[in-house]
Amino acid sequence: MKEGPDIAHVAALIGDPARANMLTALMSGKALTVSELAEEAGVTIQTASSHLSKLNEGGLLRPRKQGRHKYFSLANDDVAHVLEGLMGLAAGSGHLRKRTGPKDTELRKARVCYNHLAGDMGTQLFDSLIAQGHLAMNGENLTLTETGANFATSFQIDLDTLRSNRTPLCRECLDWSERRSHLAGSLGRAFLSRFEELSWVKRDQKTRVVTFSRNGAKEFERQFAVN
Amino acid sequence: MKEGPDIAHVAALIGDPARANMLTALMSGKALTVSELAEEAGVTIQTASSHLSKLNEGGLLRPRKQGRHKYFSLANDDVAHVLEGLMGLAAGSGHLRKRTGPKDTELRKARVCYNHLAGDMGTQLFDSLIAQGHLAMNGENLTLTETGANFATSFQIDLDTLRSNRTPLCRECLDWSERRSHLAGSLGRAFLSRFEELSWVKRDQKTRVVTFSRNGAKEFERQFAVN
DNA sequence: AATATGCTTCGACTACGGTCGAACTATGAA
DNA sequence: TTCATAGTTCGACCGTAGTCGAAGCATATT
Repeated sequence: MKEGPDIAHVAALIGDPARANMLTALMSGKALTVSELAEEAGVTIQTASSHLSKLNEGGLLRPRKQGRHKYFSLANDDVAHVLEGLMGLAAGSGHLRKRTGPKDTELRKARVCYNHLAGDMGTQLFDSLIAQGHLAMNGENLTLTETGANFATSFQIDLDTLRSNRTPLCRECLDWSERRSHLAGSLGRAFLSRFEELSWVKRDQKTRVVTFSRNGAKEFERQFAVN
Repeated sequence: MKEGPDIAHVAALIGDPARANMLTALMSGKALTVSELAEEAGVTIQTASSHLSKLNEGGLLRPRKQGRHKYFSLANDDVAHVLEGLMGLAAGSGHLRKRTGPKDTELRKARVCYNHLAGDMGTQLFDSLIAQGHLAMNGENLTLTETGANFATSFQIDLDTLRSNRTPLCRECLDWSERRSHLAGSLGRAFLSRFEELSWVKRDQKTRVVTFSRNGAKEFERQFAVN
C-alpha cells in the first residue's frame, strides 16, 4: 500500500473521457491547439483548458506557445506507449468505441501512432528491417546496424540530423491492433515522413488513418517484402 | 473523438486510489483474497468487493473460487505490462509515493513483477540471456534458441510442462525503474522460482522486494555475467 | 487606440461514484 | 443443527471533480 510510484494519479488523468479523447487525438503525433482539442473532446474551451493544464502538470503533455496559440503534443514516446497499451487492454476486453466500423479496418491496416507508422503496415516495416539485418535488438534497445545506416541514407534519410536530436533513434512500440512491435523513435518518424515525401502514403487530416497509394503499396512491397 | 478503443474506461478503473493499490499489490504475482485486498487498499470489505467486481468486468483480473475464499490475480501479462508502464510515467514525473525511502533502493535492485524478476537484476538476467544467444528477438517476439533450451534444461527448468501451458514462453516486459526490458512469460516465472528453490533469492511476503543471498548473488554473477 | 481572437481564471451548479452500515447468501467448522 | 467466517447486495450519505457562463489577460490585427 505504500511502495512504488503513484499509478492512480496518472491513470485518473487518462481516465476522464474528455481527457482521453484529447490524448487519443494527440496520438496522431500532431500538436493541437486548445480549441482544436476542445472540439475533439466535445467540451467548451474553458473546460478543455482546465483539463490540459492538469494533463500537463501530470507530465503527459508538452506545451508550446506560438503567438496567441498554445500547442500541445504528447510529452514523449513513453506516454504514447502506455496509451497504446491501454488501447490494447480496452480492445481485448471488447470495449471498442465503435464496433468494427468501416474506419476500423483502415485503422488496423495503417495508421499514425505519434508520428510513426502503426498497424499492419507498421509491423511489416519493422519485421522487414529486422529480417534484413538493418535493425538489431541488443537486449532491450534497438540499434541501427551498419547496413541499416547505409540503407537509411540510400533512402534519403539524414541520419546526422536525427542523431543530433536528443530523442532516441530507434524504439519499439507495441501495436494495439496487431499486438506486435513496430518502429518508433526519430527513425520511425523519418520513415513515415519520407513515405509522405515520396507520396507513397497520405495522412488523413482528421483521423489517424494512413492510406497507401497504388504505387506506394507496390514500392513498399518491393522494398520491405515480408518473404 | 470516435475511432479507436475506449481508453477512458480502463484508465478510470485503474485511476481510483483504492483500486490502484489493489492492482499494485497484485503486481507481486500472487493471487490475493478479497479481504487481503481490502486490507491492502485500506477500505472495508464491502467496497473492496465492489471495486473488484468492476475491475473484473473490465477484464483486468482473473478470479478463482476456492472454498469460501475468492482469489484474484492479474488477468494476464498485458495488464502487468501496462501497469509497469504507468509506474514509469508516474516515476518519471516525480510522483513517487514515497520519496526514495530505504525500500526504494531495494525495489530498484530486485523485485517481483507479476511473478518474474524485475529491477536491476531482472534486466541483467535478460541482457545476459540475449548476449549468450539463449534468447533471440525475431521482430516482435522473443524466442528461446536451441542453446537456450539446453541451458534451461541444464538449469533444471522443465520446458515441456511450460510449453504445455497456453501462456507464452518468453515475453519482454518494460521495467519502470530501469526503463529497460526484462524477461516475462512462463520462462521468466520459471527462472524466478528456480532461483527460490536454489535459495539464491527470497521474496518478501508483504512487499515486492526480492533479496539475494550472499551465495545467490555470487552464483548469479557467475552464471549471468554481464561482461 | 480600438477591436478581435485565443486562452485562462473564477464561481456556482450538478452529478457521478466511492464509502460504509446493515442485511443477506454461501461455504465450512463444531 | 448451530455458529462462524468470507463475500455480496442494498441503500443512504457525502465529497470530489467535471461542467459551463462570465469576466479577465494576452497577443495579434486594423
